[in-house]
Amino acid sequence: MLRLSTKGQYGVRAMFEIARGFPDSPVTIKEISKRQDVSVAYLEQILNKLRKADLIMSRKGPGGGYLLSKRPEDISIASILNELEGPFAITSCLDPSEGCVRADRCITHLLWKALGEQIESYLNTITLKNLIAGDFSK
Amino acid sequence: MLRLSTKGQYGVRAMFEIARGFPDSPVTIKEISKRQDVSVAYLEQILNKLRKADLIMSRKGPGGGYLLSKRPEDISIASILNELEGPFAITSCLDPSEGCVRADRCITHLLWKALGEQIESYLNTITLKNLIAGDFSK
DNA sequence: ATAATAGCCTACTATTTTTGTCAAGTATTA
DNA sequence: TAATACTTGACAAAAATAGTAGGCTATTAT
Repeated sequence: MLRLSTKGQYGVRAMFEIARGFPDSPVTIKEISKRQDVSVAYLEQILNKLRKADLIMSRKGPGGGYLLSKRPEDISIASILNELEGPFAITSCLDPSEGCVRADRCITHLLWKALGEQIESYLNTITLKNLIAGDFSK
Repeated sequence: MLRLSTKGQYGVRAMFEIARGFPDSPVTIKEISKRQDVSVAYLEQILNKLRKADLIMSRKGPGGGYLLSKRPEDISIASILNELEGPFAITSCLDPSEGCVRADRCITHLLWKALGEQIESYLNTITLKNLIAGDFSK
């Protein structure tokens, strides 16, 4: 159905919350949970992936929380979704980890490839900063 | 994961086969099944939807099969997928049949809307004729 | 030190969606 | 009238999604 998973959606919304604390006020999961209405346990999974991808850093203990690893203008929506949704492969045969046996014979192969690239390049141009500013006309 | 379902994929490939018979040589499900390696029973479901959407016509009995309802250059990939995958709503809250209660508060709402429109407009520019010609550079 | 805070990690499960199959039709033509 | 071909609706296995639960580790303030 060409749908984004909730993980991808929540992930972007969580990053928006973390960006509020940029550059040096850690934002707790609890706070994100409250503001974005997503359970703490589920957010843990999501933020863990984003941390491993080095999009955010964490600080433990009292006063701790999450911080952006880079400036909001250097974090694209594509980079967030790439961690949470996997590569922009519109069909499974385009997933690098799977491979396609009939690419040469398949009339649609290049079409889906082009579509995936279209989507990725669009989301690459949009950063957290753009998102905050509501600036994504093109 | 932002994946196209097999229905959408098979549907486009089936339309490609039916286009081979344009303008007046009906193509049977059996033939499509053989050439595209998809079961007859599954194709029945798919072609049924496309017929109801008036993208193809059917002729029963011996010598029958499916025919395009319009010229290949007048059938876009978007129109095919729209029937098989539903509207280009990247999130469920953007699905016209569901609706969104937090659109105003939601920072990401417009982003997903813009992305959906981006995808749809791209696939609207690509027709069956383009697909056959392998012509979808932009 | 130690208690409280806050993130870390793994396993598990219910639900939904996807991906089909199957069976019993109806319509058309040679 | 027999063979061909599409039509329709119900059903089911498998995969993906959307979470929950519970115990663990690290840090800070007192």
